[in-house]
Amino acid sequence: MAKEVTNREDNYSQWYNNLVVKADLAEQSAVRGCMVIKPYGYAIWEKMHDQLDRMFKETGHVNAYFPLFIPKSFLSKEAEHVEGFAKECAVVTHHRLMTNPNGPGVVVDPSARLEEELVVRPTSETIIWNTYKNWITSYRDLPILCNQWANVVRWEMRTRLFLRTAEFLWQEGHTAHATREEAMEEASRMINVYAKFAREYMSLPVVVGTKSETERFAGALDTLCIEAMMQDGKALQAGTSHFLGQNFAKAFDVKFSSKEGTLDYVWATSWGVSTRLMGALIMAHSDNNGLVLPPKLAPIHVVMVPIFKTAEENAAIIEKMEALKKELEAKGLTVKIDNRDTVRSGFKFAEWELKGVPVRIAIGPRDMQNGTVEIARRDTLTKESMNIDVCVEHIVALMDEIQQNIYAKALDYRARKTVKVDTWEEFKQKIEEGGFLLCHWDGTAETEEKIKEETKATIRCIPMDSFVCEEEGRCVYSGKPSKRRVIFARAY
RNA sequence: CGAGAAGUAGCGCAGUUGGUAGCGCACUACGUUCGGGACGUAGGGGUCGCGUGUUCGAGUCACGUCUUCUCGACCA
Repeated sequence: MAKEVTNREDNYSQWYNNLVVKADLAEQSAVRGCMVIKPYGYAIWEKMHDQLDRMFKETGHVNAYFPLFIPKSFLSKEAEHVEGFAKECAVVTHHRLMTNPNGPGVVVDPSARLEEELVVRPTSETIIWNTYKNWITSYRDLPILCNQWANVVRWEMRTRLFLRTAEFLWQEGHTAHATREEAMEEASRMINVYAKFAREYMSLPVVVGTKSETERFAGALDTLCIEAMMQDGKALQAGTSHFLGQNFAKAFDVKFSSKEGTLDYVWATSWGVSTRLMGALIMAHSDNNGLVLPPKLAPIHVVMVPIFKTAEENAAIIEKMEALKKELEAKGLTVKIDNRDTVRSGFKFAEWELKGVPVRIAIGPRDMQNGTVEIARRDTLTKESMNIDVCVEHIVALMDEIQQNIYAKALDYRARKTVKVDTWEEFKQKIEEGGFLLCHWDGTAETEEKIKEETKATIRCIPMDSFVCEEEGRCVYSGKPSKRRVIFARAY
C-alpha cells in the first residue's frame, strides 16, 4: 500500500484531505457531508475526550445526557438562537415507513406525520433549559454544572473532514447560576480550561479572546473563544464559551427564589469543543511525511520495527523488544511492536511516520551485536543510535521534549505570521500572505462587514491574553479612533 | 440556491476524426530480495453514473436526468 501524502506547500487543502484519509483517521461516508471516524482517528479523539473530561470534573462539573430530538417549538423560544440555527437544521417529520404501493422499496407513510416536527439538535441549549426549568426553584438548587458528550447535526452546505461535517461529536457544558458574576466567571474559567488543554495537550498555541458582536453565538451576550493558526496562516476557532446572560432563562421561564426572597431569572453559560479539534491538531503540526502527534495525545507513543533476514534473527529481536516494551510500559508509555512479516521495514518506517507516532525504535542484527537500538524522533525526523540499557530513560525524557518542541514550533510559526498593520493598503496586501493581522478597529459592525466583503478577513477575536494591545490608534479601515487592536484573519 | 468543472477497475487518471476497454498504484501467486515506501514473471478485476435518441457501430455525438467536486451565500 503506497500511501504518499501530497505536498503541503502545493495545495494545503488537498494535503489535508489526503493526510486525513491516508493516515487512517477518517473518511467521507456514503451519507452526504458525514464522516466515518476510523479506529486510529477515534483513538486520538478518545485521548482528547478523556483528558477534557478529567479537566471538567476537576472544575466541578458532572456529565448528563439530553435527547437528540428537540421539538420545533422549543428551538423557536429564543429568537436570536433560532435565527442563528434555522438554516441548517435537519427535521424529523414522520415516524413510519411503509412498503411502496407503486413499486419496489419503502416510502414514508403519509399517515405517520408527526403533530409537531422534531429538530435533530444542532446544539442543546433549548432542550436543556426546558429541562432545567424543572430542576430549579431555589438558590439552593444552584449552580448546576452539567456537561454532555454528544453528537449534533448542522446541515452545512460545504463540508470538510473534521473541520466541518454535517454530524459531529462534541461536548457541550450548560451551567446555571444565581448571579451574573458567577456565570461570567464560569464562562471565563472554561475558556481557560480549553486554552490549557490546547496548549499543554495538543501543543497548540491559542489566543484567548472575545468575539465581536457579529461573530457571537446566537443567543449569547458574550462569546469567549480560543483561536489557533494553521500552517497556511488561516485561523481556526478551536473552542468557545458563552455567557448567555438571562436570555434562555427568560425564554424558558427559569426563575429561582433567592436568599433575599426575591424571584430572579437564572444566569447561564454554555461551552463546547468538537471533533474539529482533530482538524486543528492535524493542520497545526503535520508535515509532508504525515501526522505529527504530541505524545500526550498519541495513541501509540513508541513503535518498534525489527529489521531481519531470517526467522531466527527475527525471533531474537522480538524477544529483546518484548523486554524493552515491558520496561517502557512500566513508565506509562504505550508501545507497539510491528511484527508484520508481510511488509518490509522501510515500508513500516514510512507508515508509522504517516501516523505520527512520536518515537520509533529499530533493532537489527547490527544492534543485536552492539547492544544498541536506533531511536528516531517524528517531530525532527532525526535518528540516533544508543545503548539499549540506557534508552528507557532517554525515551521517557523524549516524550516531554517532543511535546514541547512541537509547541515551540507552532508558536514560532504564529509569531512569524502575526503582524501589526496600520494602513488599509498594507492590510489588503498582508492578508494575502495569511496570518494574524493586529489592527485598530472602530468597533462598528459596518466596518467589520466592509472588511469582510473586501478581503474575506474577519475579526477572529479581541484578544485577552496573548497579543493584548491596548493602545490608542485609528481604525485601519475608517480611520476613526480606537483603544485597542483586534485580530483580523481569514478563517476556516 | 447562483456560477464553473467532473463522473471510465478499489484509488488516481488516459482514451485522438465514432471502429477489440487502457495506464499507474493497489490486489493474487511464485521467485529473488530485506538497516528508509524492493524487483521480476504471471494473473484477477469494468453494464464507461443512469435513461432516451442518432448510427451498421457510442466511453466518444445530441437531449434529458442523477451524483460529486470547486467558487459564492451559511458555519464549530
